[in-house]
Amino acid sequence: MAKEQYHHGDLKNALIRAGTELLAEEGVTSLSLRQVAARAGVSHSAPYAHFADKQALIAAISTEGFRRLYDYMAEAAAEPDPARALEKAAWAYVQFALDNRACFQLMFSGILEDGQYPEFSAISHQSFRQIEELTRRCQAAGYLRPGPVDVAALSLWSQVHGFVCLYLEGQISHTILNRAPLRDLLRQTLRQITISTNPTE
Amino acid sequence: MAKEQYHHGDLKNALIRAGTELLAEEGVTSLSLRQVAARAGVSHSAPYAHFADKQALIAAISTEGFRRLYDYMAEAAAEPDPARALEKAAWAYVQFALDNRACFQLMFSGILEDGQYPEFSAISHQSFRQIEELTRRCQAAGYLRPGPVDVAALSLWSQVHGFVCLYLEGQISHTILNRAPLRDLLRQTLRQITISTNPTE
DNA sequence: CGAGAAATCTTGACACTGTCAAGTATTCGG
DNA sequence: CCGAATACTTGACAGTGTCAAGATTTCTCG
Repeated sequence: MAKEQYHHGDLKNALIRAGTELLAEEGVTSLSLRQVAARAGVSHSAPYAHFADKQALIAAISTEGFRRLYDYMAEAAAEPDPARALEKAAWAYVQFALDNRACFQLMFSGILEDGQYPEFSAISHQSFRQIEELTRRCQAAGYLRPGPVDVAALSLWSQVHGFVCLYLEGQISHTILNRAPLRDLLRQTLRQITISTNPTE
Repeated sequence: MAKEQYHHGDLKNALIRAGTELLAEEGVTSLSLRQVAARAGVSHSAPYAHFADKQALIAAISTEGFRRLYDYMAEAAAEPDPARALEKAAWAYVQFALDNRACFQLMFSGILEDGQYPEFSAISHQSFRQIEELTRRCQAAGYLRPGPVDVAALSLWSQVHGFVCLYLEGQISHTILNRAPLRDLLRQTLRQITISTNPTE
């Protein structure tokens, strides 16, 4: 049996998908359980067979979002050159946030409790290990300062995460944004933290 | 006339205050217009005499939050030594976020439209100029790399903002958090971006 | 195979929410 | 002092999350 085969078939995942769509279309404030249920073609309290409450659905949507974010970055980090991989991965992070604005906001909106959703914690830790691995490579190549890899990775992540948060918030002044495309701005921002080995381009 | 003197006296500010309190006590999801009104001692639609809708109240609360954040940082930036001032200001930013978790989340939750709330934009720009000024001082003292001050300031802000966002989100692993107090971790994170002039302590 | 158990889904209800329309009380301008 | 503007109340409406009770389908296992 691939999945269940009850009335609907695979309602749980259908709800996650419907929720993700609705999130992208309507924004984070308009995400209601009842609309999600309606879009999946079931009655308004059918979701309670699969999710304890609305938060549990949100956790599932966020978890799925983290998985997609992981894939974005994994593809970027496949680049052999560490310096380029770092820059690509950072840009992938930003791109994910732009392509999935509402979902990204939800993932980092601080709604989820600590260890309440194991799958969420798992993919979240996995993502951090991904950043650490990239950091290790960059340190080895002399592209990042030496030091504890977890702190360096956190520093890097903070930088990129803060950057995209501020951008989504509209907090980056137009003066700056009009001067260069966002990717260049990200590059310049990263350059504050990296060691210029070969200042190409 | 200091303020209005109608039935209530100064309902507008009372609502902002009540909202801020409720936010701190109940969290960002439980903030309802009706509860705010009740706490201020008026009926459930009295707020509509002063705010167009719930978002307008949220904008006012966020604006007030930004003002408090500005004060936090202004006090820290009064420190004469640029390096110390930077470190103090960064810590002040983190402290504000910890002391006003829900308010901080609200301020940066991406709910507010672009130029829809002029006062919010004003204090927001003022805050950025504050960071720029600090950045200028640090660049002059050789504590930050030279370059366009707005980009350097953005980089700095991104770093600290991302750091505290990830912390509030519970995204910083316990392995790291258990090793040292948060302030030290912030310092180490900042050290990735600064130039160690005198590696005291 | 088939009956009881479990899972899935529907219907209906409840309290709560944001918002608006209509009405009432208070204060202000001339 | 009176009309008008402002501040506030009451009542209503649609929409929300959640739960209880019932109906329907699938699973379990004797």
